[in-house]
Amino acid sequence: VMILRSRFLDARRKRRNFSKQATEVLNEYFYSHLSNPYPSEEAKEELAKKGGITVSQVSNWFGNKRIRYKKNMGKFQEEANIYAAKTAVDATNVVAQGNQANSPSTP
Amino acid sequence: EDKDPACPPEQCPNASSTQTFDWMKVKRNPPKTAKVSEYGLLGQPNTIRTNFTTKQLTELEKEFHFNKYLTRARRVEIAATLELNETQVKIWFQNRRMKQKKREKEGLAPAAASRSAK
DNA sequence: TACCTATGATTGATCGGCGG
DNA sequence: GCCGCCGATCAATCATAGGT
Repeated sequence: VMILRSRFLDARRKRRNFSKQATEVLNEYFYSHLSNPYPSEEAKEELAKKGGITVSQVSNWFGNKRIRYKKNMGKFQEEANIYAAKTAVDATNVVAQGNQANSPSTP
Repeated sequence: EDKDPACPPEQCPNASSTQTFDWMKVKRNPPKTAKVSEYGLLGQPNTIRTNFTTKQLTELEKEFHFNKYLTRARRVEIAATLELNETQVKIWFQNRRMKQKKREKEGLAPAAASRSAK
C-alpha cells in the first residue's frame, strides 16, 4: 500500500486548463498544418509566446493532440471544420502536386 | 477471428473533408521489455510498459545524483541489484538526463506571465 | 454528490540520426 | 558492424477540471 503514489510529489496534481486564446492559437496551427502537425522548435516558441504558455506545454499539447486526434478522428471533425475555415492554407508545403489553383480539400 | 475496431487499412470510409495523412497511421512497435517468460497464457506476457517500483526509482535517482552517466560495469551492477534489464537502466538514465535538462531550461526564466491581476 | 468526459503532465520505451 | 547518446515522439496512464 505504501508502494503507492509517489504521486504526492507529482507536479501534475495541480493542473489548469489553458486560456481560451492559447487553445485557439494551438488549434489554429494544428488544423492549418494537419498534413504535418509537427511544429519546429522556432514555431513552438512562437506559439508559446502567442499563447502565453511554455514551449514544453506546447510540445505536450501537440503530443496529446496528435495521439488523441488519430485515436478518434471522427470526434474532431467538427472542430476541424471550424478551424479549417478560420485559417488559410499553410505556406510550408511539402511535396505538393504543383497544381496552381485547384481545390486540395475537395477533389 | 480478428476484430477490427476501426476500418481496414484499405478503403476507409473517408469522412468527407478531412483526410488521413501519414502521421495518423504511425504505429510504434510495442515495447519488448523483459525477457521471454511463460507467454501464451496471458496473451501479452511482456510488451507492456514496466512500472518501476519506488525502491527502484529511489536507487536509480540516488545513482543519478552520483553520476549522470553510467559505465558498463555500473550498469550491470545496478540492473542486477534492482532486477531490471541493462537496457531499462540505460534508458532510464537517458530519460533522466533529458528530464534534468528540460527542467534546468525552464527553471531559468519562469517569470514571464505574472498574474498581476491576481 | 456521483459519474463521465476533456485535458495537461509524466514517463517507460521507440525511432532516426550521429559519433566513437 | 555495434553501441550509447540525443532529441523528438509515442502511447498509456495519472489526476484534476468541467459538465450532466
